[in-house]
Amino acid sequence: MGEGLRERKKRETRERIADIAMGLFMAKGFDNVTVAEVARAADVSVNTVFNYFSTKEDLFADRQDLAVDHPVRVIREREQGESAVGAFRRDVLDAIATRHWRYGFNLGADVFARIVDASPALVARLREMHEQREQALTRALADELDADPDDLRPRLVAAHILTTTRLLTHYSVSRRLAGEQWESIEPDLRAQAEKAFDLLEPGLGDYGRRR
Amino acid sequence: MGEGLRERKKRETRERIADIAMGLFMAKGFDNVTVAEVARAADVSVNTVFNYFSTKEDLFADRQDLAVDHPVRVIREREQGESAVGAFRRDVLDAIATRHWRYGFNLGADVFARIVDASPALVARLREMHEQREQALTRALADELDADPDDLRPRLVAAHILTTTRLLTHYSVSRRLAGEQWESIEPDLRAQAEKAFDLLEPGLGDYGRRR
DNA sequence: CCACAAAATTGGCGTTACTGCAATTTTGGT
DNA sequence: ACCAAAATTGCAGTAACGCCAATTTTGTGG
Repeated sequence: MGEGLRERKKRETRERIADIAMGLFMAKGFDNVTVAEVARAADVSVNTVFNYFSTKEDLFADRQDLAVDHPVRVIREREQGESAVGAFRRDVLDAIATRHWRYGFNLGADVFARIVDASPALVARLREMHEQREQALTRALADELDADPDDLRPRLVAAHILTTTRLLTHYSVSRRLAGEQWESIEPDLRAQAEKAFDLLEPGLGDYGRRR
Repeated sequence: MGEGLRERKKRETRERIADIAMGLFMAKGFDNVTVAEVARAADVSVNTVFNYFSTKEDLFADRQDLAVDHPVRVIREREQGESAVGAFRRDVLDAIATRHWRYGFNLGADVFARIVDASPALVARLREMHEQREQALTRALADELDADPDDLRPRLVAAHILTTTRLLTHYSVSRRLAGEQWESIEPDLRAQAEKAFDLLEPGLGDYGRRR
């Protein structure tokens, strides 16, 4: 019974609306598309759109939201003897090597970036997602090391690490937006990543080391 | 002729509107006050309110915005032989000692915090201000050390420092919201501040040291 | 295959932030 | 007292949402 017919159709409708919306956003920019327009294009009522997505921004985010949990996984699945900073250094370098999208190192990331940059509402959404990641990672760190709730270190470590990944993403995306090819960005990006984590290592290097 | 009569009346009107708005926000919460309500209370038209403040959030921010430039001043006015991290450590500890509002260590900061926390729009505004501070501080650091624009370090240093101050503010405010007295918070806050900057010191300790 | 209850979709109406513009009032200086 | 500029206002409109009742669609038990 894995997925009833009803659930499947709901999922399909949801995806259809999101896809059509994304198409319009890419063509005209987020702020130049009204929800009514999306509804018309998807052949549903405005109310139905809001049934599936509680805000217009959710129409854009949808998939992106998956990435919120990723930092938590990186911590949970870190290797023996690996510190928190070390785990992220490895994960980021791996993402660069494989051009994985989880930090925006994939092809086509600049397309999304352009849309987001042009819309204050989406920029705000991005910041919100960053904070959610921070809180999730903070909890994960505090759990693993059962720190008492008064300890600021988990928060600080989480925030510093995510700041680092955020700025590395920004670095790569902005060179992308300037028209550069990935091949010319990659070596610099790799070097910047190493340097960025080197800044944290001496202070936070032992935090969360798994024995 | 320092300030014409016209300018003065404009400033007075602006302040009157902001004051009345703040009063309503404190009494009913940001989201439960409409701009029309503010306009009525201030005995002006809605359009006039929007003449002075381009968004409803600006009605609340107004003064708060002053604090955006503060980190830049801390860097510019740092002492001989003092690093960027060192300057902020000193500034934060000083703010704690004098209960200055610049990091939210003043009396009554919890009143504002309560209003902000209850309103998603204001929380978003706060995040935006944080990013403005980050960009301003990044520029100040890059200027002073004439780093080439491809260097991520000014960005990283600025972000890490402001992350630290942001979390220290959050620490103090949340204990405040839990009903604690400043006297019982202060010693812990001081200790947390030292520990927080100690995390950064080994990695960033020499950055921006003034000779 | 058919009726029926649950779920999905819709229409309609209301609220609120915010914009643009044209009309009107206020104001500082001559 | 008059005039041009500036401030204020009214009016009409747009778009994102919320609420609710009416209606259509759909899976399922008889």
